[in-house]
Amino acid sequence: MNNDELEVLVQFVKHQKRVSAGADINRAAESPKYSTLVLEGIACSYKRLAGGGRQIYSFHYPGDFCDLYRYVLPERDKTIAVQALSDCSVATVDYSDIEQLLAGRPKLAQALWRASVMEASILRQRLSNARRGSALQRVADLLCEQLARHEAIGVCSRHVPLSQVDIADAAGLSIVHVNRTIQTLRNLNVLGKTRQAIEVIDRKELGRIAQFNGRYLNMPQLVSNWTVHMEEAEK
Amino acid sequence: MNNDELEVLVQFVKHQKRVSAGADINRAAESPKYSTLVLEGIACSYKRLAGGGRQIYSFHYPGDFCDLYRYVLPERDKTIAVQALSDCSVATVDYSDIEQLLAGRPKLAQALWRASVMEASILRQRLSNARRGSALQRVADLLCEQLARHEAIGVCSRHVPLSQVDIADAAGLSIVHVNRTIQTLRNLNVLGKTRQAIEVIDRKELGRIAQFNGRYLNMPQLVSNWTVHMEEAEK
DNA sequence: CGTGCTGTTGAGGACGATCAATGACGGTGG
DNA sequence: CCACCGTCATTGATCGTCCTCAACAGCACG
Repeated sequence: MNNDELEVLVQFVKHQKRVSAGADINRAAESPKYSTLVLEGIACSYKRLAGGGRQIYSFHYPGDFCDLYRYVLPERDKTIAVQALSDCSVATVDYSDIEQLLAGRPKLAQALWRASVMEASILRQRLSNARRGSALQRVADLLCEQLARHEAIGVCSRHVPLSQVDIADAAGLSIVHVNRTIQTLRNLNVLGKTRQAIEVIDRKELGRIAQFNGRYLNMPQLVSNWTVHMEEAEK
Repeated sequence: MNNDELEVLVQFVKHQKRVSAGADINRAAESPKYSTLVLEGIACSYKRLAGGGRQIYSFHYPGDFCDLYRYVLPERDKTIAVQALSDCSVATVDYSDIEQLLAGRPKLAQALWRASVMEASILRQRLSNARRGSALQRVADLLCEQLARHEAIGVCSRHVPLSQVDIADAAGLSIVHVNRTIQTLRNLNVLGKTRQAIEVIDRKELGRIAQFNGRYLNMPQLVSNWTVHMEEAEK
């Protein structure tokens, strides 16, 4: 996707708004006529489970559409909602505008398609871990993914701004066990020892533990990267 | 996707061939210049694990492209391969042809996009089951998915033509435990007692056990259904 | 100063992995 | 036709990982 395509998209962004951490960006039952784009912060797609638990499916970073599947699938899965994990700033694009845009721009259409395929890639990876991997691997992999996606949008922080609860809900582990796993990682000098917030110290080792192969994530060129353009356009 | 779009696609199908059960349709390292379409039989996307194990990600039924992600992603994940689970008949479509086709046909492009989103949907569902949920739920859900997909292509058999090994590799369970789980299902009179092959007797109960909500699978109108047209076109 | 959320720690128990061995079946070659 | 082999299905026993319940500490919030 080149900048020309981008600029076009930017013109159709509407209704920018802020959402504070923990609040829902999309409720499960809603069927809005627009898609939502994350501009700032981190959001997640999740589903409420029978017991009240939360299953996190995917994370949405700045530059990601977080509910494009609703646009594509005629009968949406109405049980999936989107929640802000940190304070977020989001914008919306009307379906009708998307439709018009895609009509004459095969490259833009393919870019969005690609984003969906990437999401599937990440899901495959997570599924792979859900199975064979130990809790250590799963948590490590999750952290690697977060770092990779941070870098993809130009932020090279060693901080992972997720709570242990978030990690547990995404990895499919109990909070207690996530906590113990993180302590193990701390004892291995892979994570920092600060209680609040997770800080990655030895990233190489983290990748080794996770058997993380970032190749399935080749996002820098793909999904994100237009955030900057977005932000500029709004000023 | 309407029939007009279909007919166009059919014209570009090349190199039909047969693959016998257990053989690879795509090897992991290959980077072919075409995409493969399943015409008959059941295939799966899988990855070889360190210990020699096999992790099955998704199943491909007649009418599915099984490696379209290779076309969309510039840097493919070269560790995923496709294998025939039963005797299959497959055809290929060259990338160059796909490109030409999509250029002027936004609806066709969207149909393929939709297929990717659906695959992500299925992966989400499987992920959901991966760690939450007992082995009983996981196996039951897997069987429900197979039945649903069979129906999606017009086959209403109560037969699931997968071996227990296949189920184990897809559900992320050991073969031994899958076997015991299936026996439990048999004792609940949900599955037939024949040793060879799996026969679903009480489908309602199976769905209840799996807490299966087929709504995430709305494929009848989407992915498949063009198989019949394909077959006719080849004669 | 309570209330709530996140993080931490302990103990017990269940589920499923692993190892090992056997039976049933189909195919292949002698 | 039968012996041999490989794959799939089955069963038993042991063991480890991770869940559950329960309680408490730190911190931010009103």
